[in-house]
Amino acid sequence: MAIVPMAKREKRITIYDLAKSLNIAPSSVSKALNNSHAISSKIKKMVEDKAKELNYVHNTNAANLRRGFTRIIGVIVPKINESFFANIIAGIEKVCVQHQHSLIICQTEESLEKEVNAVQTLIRQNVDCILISLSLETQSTAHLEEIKNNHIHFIQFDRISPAIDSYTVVNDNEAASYQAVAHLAKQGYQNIAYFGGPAHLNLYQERKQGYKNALKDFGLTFYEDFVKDEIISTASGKQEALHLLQTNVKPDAFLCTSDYVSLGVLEALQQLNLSSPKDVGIIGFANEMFTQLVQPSLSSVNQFSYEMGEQIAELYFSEVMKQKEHEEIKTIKVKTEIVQRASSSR
Amino acid sequence: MAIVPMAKREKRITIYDLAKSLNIAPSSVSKALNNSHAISSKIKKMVEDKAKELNYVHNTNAANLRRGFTRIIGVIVPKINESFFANIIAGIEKVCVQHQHSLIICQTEESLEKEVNAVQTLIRQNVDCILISLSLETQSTAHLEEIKNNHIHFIQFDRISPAIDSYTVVNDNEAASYQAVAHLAKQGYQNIAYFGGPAHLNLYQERKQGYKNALKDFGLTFYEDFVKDEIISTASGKQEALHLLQTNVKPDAFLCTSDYVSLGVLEALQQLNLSSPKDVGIIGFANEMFTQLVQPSLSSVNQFSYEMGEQIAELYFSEVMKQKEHEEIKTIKVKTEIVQRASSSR
DNA sequence: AGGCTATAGGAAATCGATTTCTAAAATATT
DNA sequence: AATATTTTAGAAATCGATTTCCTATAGCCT
Repeated sequence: MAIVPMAKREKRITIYDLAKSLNIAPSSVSKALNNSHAISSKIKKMVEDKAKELNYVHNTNAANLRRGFTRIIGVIVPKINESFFANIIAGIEKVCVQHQHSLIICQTEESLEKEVNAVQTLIRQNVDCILISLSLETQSTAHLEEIKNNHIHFIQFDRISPAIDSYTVVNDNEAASYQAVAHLAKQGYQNIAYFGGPAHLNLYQERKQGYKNALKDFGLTFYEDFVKDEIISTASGKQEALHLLQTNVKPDAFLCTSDYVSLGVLEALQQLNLSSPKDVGIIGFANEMFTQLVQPSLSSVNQFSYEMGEQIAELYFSEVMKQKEHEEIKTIKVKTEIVQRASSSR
Repeated sequence: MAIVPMAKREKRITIYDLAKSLNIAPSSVSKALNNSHAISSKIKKMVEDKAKELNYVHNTNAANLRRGFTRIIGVIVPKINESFFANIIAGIEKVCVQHQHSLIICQTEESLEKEVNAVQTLIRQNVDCILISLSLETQSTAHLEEIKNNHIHFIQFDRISPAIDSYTVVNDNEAASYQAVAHLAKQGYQNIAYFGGPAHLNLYQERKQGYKNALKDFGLTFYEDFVKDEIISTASGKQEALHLLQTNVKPDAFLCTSDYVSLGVLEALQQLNLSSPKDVGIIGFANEMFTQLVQPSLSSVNQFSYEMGEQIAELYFSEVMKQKEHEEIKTIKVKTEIVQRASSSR
């Protein structure tokens, strides 16, 4: 799409205008507005009054150029309107406002190409830091290296690539998954299936590992056929559940790495006239709003997404921004919590 | 909170570096990179190759300062993580990317103070346009006037103030509300209550008006007591429904201006051992995901939020940006649709 | 009083692009 | 072949702040 040129806006009052009308130097105006100790309070007052009078507005662009940083943070997520990410963004925003920073948001719609473009845009915008959760497609990391090459801080969260060294904020996915299976086991389920996402993502590897570990620890059989790696939608969850529930050795419980998948499993049960929790246990991930509203209500792993957003931003302000030399690069694990509801309680 | 100073980033390659290493003028480099017709394709190629070789990155900040506009659009919403707004933002983002624009997002958390600050920040950031949906608290519009004073375009959407002249994008709330009541009436409900939001917001005035008009047109009685203006949460919906359903003249249906309120009404019914749709009809607004998942499923007015986002952005690019002189200021009405589900079907 | 330090304010360079104006070179015209 | 025209490239100003360096004055000390 062509970029339409824009007309220049009408001129605003600048520090030069203030300087002239007060008969002082522009540099003094700048210092006064920045509350520099090298300016008397008399002049500060003069400048502030005049600034108000003439409706002066600070031009962040000019300041950014001169200073070399922007107090803008770029966020890249797969989908802005998935509640998990929307909550994270909301949490990030809250903390950023406290620190007088602004937020540029990009969504990749799970496309690597859009992710690469988003990174490019943010680098060009001179953001101070990029917070990113990778798209499902992303397997290469050249664009992430670019962030480093341009000396921009960055933090990966949730869907991260271990191939690149960076601060990260994630749930303890392995533990969460382990606990979910443990919970199912304690409720007496024996044949537990795992419906996960693409195995090239760390996130899903860990959840699968937690699942496997728990099976072993609780003496449950591991069926290769019960493990599926590309189930990330309601539709695919339903389809795969329908399939598995009509084989000889059937699962009696499902660990789904998304509540939407849980929903699909539930639909499958209804279609097969099975009931949850009696015949089949279900537990999902994310603790979406709807999990407590469906019949039966769906158990889920609460990932504390809003808090995760806050922690991501706080990590930036408390550590990353300060560029501590030789500081070791941190991984923050955000707590999770099994929310036990009807679908896994028998 | 104190603003911590930041270290300046390491220097990047600039057009001056490219110019020097090619033995041409910086201005020529700029023109080459901007594909100006005043530069030969030979030099363009040279410059592009060298730019790639040296990993040149365009500094948007410098360009913005010089050009006087930024290709950045500011969005202000009450809550980023309410699905209605999250969808709108996602729609806006999609269209903005097509037009090579970036998005700065601010949330007000329904606070006027935060809204005013957000506007200030965006003006200082030199955004080309501000897209805003007002907080519940907002009754004054001085900050919106500021946007105009600084010659920044702006578009109000959903929650707008008619007190200030601007482009607007809204649902046809009156019609939507009218149709919802009409639908309830056709299903045989006679005593329809209205649960709306603060009456100082246009949005809710219109929905109330549509409700009243429909009552009249369908020959239904208007009960002053059935009209409530401060019901915007599940809790308040439940509470008020409990109250009304235990009076002498009870409503047999509820028009709620939010699905969350519908949910509260549903809870009230369960508590009172009433059932929907048999005893009481319910219809809400926004067509939230969960409305199709609860039992009984909840009827709702689909507001096409994602499409609304797209239309807002498209309005900007097709009309507002071009600053057509004496163009009349437009209001776009986004279609709505009654989604009939169990809660209103008897 | 003389000299020294601290302080306040100003001059000028700077950030990195864009853009206007000018001039040289290439091409076209008669 | 001489002149007119068009192209192409460069010089320099500009956007609006910040920041460094410098100077003049006020305040301090013995």
